[in-house]
Amino acid sequence: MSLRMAVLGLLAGLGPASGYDLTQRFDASLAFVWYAQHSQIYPELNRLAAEGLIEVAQEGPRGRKTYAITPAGREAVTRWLQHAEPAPTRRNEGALRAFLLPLLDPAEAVKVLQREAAFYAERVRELQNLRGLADSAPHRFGRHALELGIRQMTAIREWAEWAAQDLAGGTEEVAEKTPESSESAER
Amino acid sequence: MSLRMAVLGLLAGLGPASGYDLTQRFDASLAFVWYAQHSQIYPELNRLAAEGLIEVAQEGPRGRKTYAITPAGREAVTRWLQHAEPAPTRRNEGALRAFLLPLLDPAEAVKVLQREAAFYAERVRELQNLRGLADSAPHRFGRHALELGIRQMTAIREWAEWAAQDLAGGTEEVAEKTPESSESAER
DNA sequence: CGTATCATGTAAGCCGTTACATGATTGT
DNA sequence: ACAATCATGTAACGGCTTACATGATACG
Repeated sequence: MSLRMAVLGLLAGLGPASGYDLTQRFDASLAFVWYAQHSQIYPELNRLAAEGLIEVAQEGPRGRKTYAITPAGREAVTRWLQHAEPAPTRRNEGALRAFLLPLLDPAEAVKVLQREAAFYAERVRELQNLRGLADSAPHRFGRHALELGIRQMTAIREWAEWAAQDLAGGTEEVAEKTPESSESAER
Repeated sequence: MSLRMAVLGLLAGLGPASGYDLTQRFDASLAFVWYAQHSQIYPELNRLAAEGLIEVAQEGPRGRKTYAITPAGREAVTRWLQHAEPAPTRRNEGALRAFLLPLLDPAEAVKVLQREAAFYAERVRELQNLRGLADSAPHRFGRHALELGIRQMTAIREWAEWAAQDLAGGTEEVAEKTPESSESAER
């Protein structure tokens, strides 16, 4: 369902496009939101056209077919936006690792969490950069999504920092085997 | 990969269990983290046993087989925890809707966002409740994951509120800012 | 004796990934 | 002429969902 909506949405928001163009739009605008390859996009375009939600607006060189959204397609996407009920993801690899983290020695877990925090700090920086340049058309289109991404990744970063401190604090109170572990748990 | 790690992790952290038990553990402990049905779990158990990462520890009535993790299995899961690199989800239906939201009239979009905010506020309340009762063994095991869930859902709730105001505020006001870090998951 | 729960599986079908495959046009 | 890029597909395979299927035991 979501792939179709992503395709319809890109056609509705940014205008007619070929499968090739859409592949690039997915990559440029939707990369962190709904990832898709051309091998998924082309068949989906054919299905959407067969169902009348999009139509071939132009044919160009090299067999290029430019698709445009139809009124039916536009209605499908707006209805979906209004009526789809929010559902938190039920599969989250990061959260799974968080859940299983107590299986590691605290010192090891802290290291993992620090790497995680650093990773997400970097991601947040990247997205904030994008926000700076956000006056180009495709970015303006995704302004709210960008903001959501920043907030979600910031939340993960903060969690990782909290959890690392939580674990480090826990180890200090317990008798320690190695003198280095207090060092690695600092911060 | 993650399904196996979830199974191995549950066996490592909460002790030996049958497929039936594991189905319930997934449901009770891992519901918001890594969802799985028995139809996925049983075949995975057979594969894991074939590879020597788990073994049948006991056979009971009704064909019940209790599995225990092996040293090889324990190593596999701890190695995964240490070496898996963090990767933000590349498919997020909520973020996709956020991205496409400008396709709606602002008034409609605001309604959607308010429903979203209410939904996540409720979810956060549920999880905070769990945190209150969190001294039972399975919950203690997932304490960090619970905290992560609360923070992530709070971030979404706050985003939805921000976006709703942003849209309601309309075209004249341009200045808005994102809090660098919100005191979302306070205890 | 019947119902709920325990307990384990299989099958069809969809969605997504990776790799394979082909050819046209543009630019150097 | 050659490479890069434009452009569209198909196929094999794996993971997940839903539904089908079966039978044993406990308990009231």
